[in-house]
Amino acid sequence: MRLFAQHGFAAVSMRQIATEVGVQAGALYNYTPDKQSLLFDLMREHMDALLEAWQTEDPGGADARARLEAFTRFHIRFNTRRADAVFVSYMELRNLTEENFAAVTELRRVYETRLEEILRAGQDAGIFTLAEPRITAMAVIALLTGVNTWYRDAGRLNLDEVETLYWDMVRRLVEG
Amino acid sequence: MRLFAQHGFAAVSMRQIATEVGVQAGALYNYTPDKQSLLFDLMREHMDALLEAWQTEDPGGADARARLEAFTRFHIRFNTRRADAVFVSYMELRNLTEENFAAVTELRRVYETRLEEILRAGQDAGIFTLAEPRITAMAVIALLTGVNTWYRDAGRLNLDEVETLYWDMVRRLVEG
DNA sequence: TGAATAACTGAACGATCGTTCAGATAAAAG
DNA sequence: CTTTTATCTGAACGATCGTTCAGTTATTCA
Repeated sequence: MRLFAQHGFAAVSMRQIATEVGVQAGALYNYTPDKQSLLFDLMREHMDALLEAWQTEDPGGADARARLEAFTRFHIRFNTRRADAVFVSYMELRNLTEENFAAVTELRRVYETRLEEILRAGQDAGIFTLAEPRITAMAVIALLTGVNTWYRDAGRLNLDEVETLYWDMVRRLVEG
Repeated sequence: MRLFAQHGFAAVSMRQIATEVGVQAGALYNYTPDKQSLLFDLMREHMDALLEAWQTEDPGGADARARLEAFTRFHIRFNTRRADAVFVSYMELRNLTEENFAAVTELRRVYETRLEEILRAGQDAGIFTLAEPRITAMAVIALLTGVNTWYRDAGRLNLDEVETLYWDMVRRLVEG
């Protein structure tokens, strides 16, 4: 995943990957039928981990506002810790076969829907005001994922401070 | 640019590019010293066009709120019309040499600063409330660029409607 | 310990890569 | 029309690509 993130899928050879894990290139084929499947498996595992982690953290019973804050903090924390996987899972979609692409895209859609449902719940409860919940969900995810472009562990702000800043932005965005 | 966006820089051969423009691969070297420079030129031209287009559209004298709305609408319109260039200019940064990377990154920084200055002006005028103008600027750009992941010309909403939806989100985000 | 299985090596396959360049062809200049 | 310049072709270069596989080495199991 790190090599794919650093150089791009097509630019990384099976020999480079093999060197990285201390074997010859041929040995990799005991673990993957081909390079494409290797990419797909990495991406699917990342998306599965994302959905499962959120399932665990989602305070389902709570009010929409608390759930949205939980989502905001979760998304930032999860994605900054897995920057390589996030980058690859977005950028290398084009290198997947049609059906593999569809599978990963579907998982992404499910994740967006998790957020959308929180937004709709908040709207029904009268605490959020949203013209287009689906679009707002995608906008919020884009906003939050953007942290990855600048956040560094050694930076001025720690992760908790960043989460708080972004939660403030998300809150304004949905409360109007 | 289209080929790089569709398949990735490393996955596109000089022969493919040559075929696309109706010559043999060797002829390309009358126009670029190598493949890397070709990528860099495409990216720099895109960033130059972005900065120049905003310079033209920025209603500099107006109040911060009007300028921010103009920025929001401009960014969405410009970037959706150049989706390939936007994608490549973000994703293929890793395939640039160190100095070419620095050059493109600097142009991106300048663009972010254009927005940051609007935000600071609004804060000084007492119409925006922002804890971290720089981070807000990057967050807004990420939010707006996210339109590219889902917007299609043939979709339910036309570009003007999308702009209006996003301007509403941006406005809430900065006005608190 | 010995047999069975799993894992890995090292070489090889045809294909394709970016790039170069001598020679052919087209366009511009005088 | 002739010369000069710009542009392009087509072949070639060494390098590297993903993948296969017979043979070797390591591990597991009885």
